[in-house]
Amino acid sequence: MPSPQLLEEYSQFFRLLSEPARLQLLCQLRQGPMDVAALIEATGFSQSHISRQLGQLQRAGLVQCERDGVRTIWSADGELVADLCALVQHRLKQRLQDQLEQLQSA
Amino acid sequence: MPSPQLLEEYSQFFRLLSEPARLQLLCQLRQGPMDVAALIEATGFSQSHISRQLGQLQRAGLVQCERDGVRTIWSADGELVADLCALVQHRLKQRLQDQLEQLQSA
DNA sequence: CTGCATAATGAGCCTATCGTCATAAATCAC
DNA sequence: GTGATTTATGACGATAGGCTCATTATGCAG
Repeated sequence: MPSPQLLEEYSQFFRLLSEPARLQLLCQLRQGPMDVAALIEATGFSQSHISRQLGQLQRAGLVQCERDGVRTIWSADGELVADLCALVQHRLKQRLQDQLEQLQSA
Repeated sequence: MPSPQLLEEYSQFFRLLSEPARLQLLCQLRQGPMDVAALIEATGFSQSHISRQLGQLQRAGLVQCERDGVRTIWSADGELVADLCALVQHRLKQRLQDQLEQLQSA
């Protein structure tokens, strides 16, 4: 059993991924570094909203930023999020297949 | 890029793990099947709270229940949650090591 | 059928957080 | 310096969800 502190850290991490907007920003940044204007264009979110979510992801070390003049270039490195999503995707697929078999056998 | 629907499903899944109570219940049930009374004893949560959280986990297919007379025996199978936590743990460790090196080189 | 125990659910309070509006800070062009 | 552009942040309304109290449903003992 993980300690209460560890459980807390795990859940805080998963909470970051529990918001579609943040997940989308992470996936978008995995395509390559981009500034906030590009993220607005890509996602349709407001500038304020994007900035806040990026702030949360940055505090968790999931994204980094680098200033280029007046712009801020954001980037996400590592494969952690992709790996996590792959595991979940596998589970979702498996679950749907199970449900399908249940229907077919009925 | 995952589709909006897929992003939504991912984040809904991660949301389940974003609550320490649910994560603790999942970890506890991985030790072996138990009824609600045992979960109350093990976690200290209220009966109502446990029942609600188990309901959410059940709808996602993360736990199953089996009635034994007046009791309900809950169980969690699969290694998905453990795998996800292992990935996150690795990340947390790596992050702390990086911060440690930063401090030592300063 | 009447109690008794276990688990699930409806109603409601309360906190956290999303998302927006407006503003401030920072940087460049002039 | 002024103004324009880009991003970050304070304030705030709205909403979601945790958690509890009380109640209900279900099964067993007598």
